[in-house]
Amino acid sequence: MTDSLYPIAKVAHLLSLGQPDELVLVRGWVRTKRESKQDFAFIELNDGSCLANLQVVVPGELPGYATSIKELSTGTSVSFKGKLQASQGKGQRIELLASELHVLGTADPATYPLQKKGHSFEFLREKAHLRPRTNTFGAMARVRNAISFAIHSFFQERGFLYVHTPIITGSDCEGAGQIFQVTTLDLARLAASGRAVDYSQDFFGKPAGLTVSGQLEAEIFATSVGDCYTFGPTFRAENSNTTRHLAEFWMVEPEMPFYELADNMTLAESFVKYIIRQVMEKCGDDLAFFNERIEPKLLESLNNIISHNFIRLSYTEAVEILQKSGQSFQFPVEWGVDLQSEHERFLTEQHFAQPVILYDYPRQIKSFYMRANDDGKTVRAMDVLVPRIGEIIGGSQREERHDVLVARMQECGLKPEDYWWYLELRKYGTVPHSGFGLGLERTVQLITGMVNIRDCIPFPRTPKSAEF
RNA sequence: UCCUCGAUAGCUCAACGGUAGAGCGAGCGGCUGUUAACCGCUAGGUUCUAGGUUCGAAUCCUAGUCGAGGAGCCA
Repeated sequence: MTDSLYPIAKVAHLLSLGQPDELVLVRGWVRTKRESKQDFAFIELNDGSCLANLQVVVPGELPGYATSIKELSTGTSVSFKGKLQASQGKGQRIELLASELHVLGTADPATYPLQKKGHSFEFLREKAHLRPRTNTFGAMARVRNAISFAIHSFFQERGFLYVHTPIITGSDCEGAGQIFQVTTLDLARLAASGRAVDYSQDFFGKPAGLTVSGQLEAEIFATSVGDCYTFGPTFRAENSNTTRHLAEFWMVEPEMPFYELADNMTLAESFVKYIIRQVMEKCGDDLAFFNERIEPKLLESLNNIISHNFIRLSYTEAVEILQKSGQSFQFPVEWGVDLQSEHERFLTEQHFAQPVILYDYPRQIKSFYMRANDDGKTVRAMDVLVPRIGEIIGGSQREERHDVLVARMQECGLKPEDYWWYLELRKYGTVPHSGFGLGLERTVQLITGMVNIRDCIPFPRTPKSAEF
């Protein structure tokens, strides 16, 4: 059906730049059809290149009109040749007057699951193979793409190296949550035999699992080739059933030598703002859609984020604010306990109504690798909290002093010999360094206003759910 | 994992322990440069599963499965 007279065009291109009398070939899927029995029909054609549809006018005199128009129900794939013309109707600048149509694949309206009208997100999660054909999930896919691109360009513009850290990692070395085990052992036979598992017989000769973080490996490169970042899938086998946790998610983890905590916070703030600005620039229509249909204050809150400095607040100051707030919290606040969701929400949504960076947390509630402060009580950790989502970034300055790190590991019940290579980074040419992790899906949540993180990734993996 | 709520037509939901309905979607017809089009008619049900109570269960009880919201874990 290709034809040099009719150049192939994307709907996004035609809607923004198409001119009357241009001949084009467009291909996509029918969203809706409005029929005028004798005369002609309007087809709303979507090809995913943008949120909007191209209105195609199919005249009644087209050969085979009666049969082919009947097939053009919602979900049908079709290609049209025709001529652009200024639209007589309201709602679109330009439309296509079809001169030829080919139905590529029909979609039986009696069984096609997607209707013209909206569906609940719960229903659409069961149709993950078709939901990208809806406005919301098409928009989500484009925004997610723009965020991913912005992540790379932010770091590439600053000379960071993109480092690929392993997906499969050896043993229980990371301590950041439950790991998914990776094995080639025949579990059914093992269970039947009643024998103990002998990991020396396993593929790697020892227990292995899916990564929960690329941080430790990123530190290897930060302390050799300089500023770097990882960006890839991450796995947590926690039995988490919330709107902001996934068993498989994507995480960005920059790691920078010579950065102290304040530098880390500055980078994190620039990073979040950069991503939002990029998406606003590239996906304006999609964000307008989310603002209209999903979260009415979305654009207002995104503008608020990019136009103010993030509040920087020590954990100790935060505790004081919460204690003096007069709020009745379900969980009382006292120095030394981790802050609850309700506390974080109070700070970001009510007290400041802005993103907040909390830092210098009590050492007993944070990880072994975070650098100890001189007060003996706190470590140089920082969390970036945003309204509605909560923690979007968690990071720290890393402990670079060999003896302090060893002592801290022992205090946390970890065996230093398991981390021999991590410790050698401190033994040979150690430097102060810092880094953080940003959850991609939570960023999608923040920027789209989508309530549930399961709707911010194409194929969500959660407990009891991995159909697609 | 804990707490709470839910599961009925393709979808979203009603139905006091007593004949399972509506709106939307779909099919058919009408009307119309329409645009979440509109108007009329028609079809469509193992009420999540397994037990139990009862003359009688969508409805009450028990267990389970799945889903949602909140909490924890965190990105």
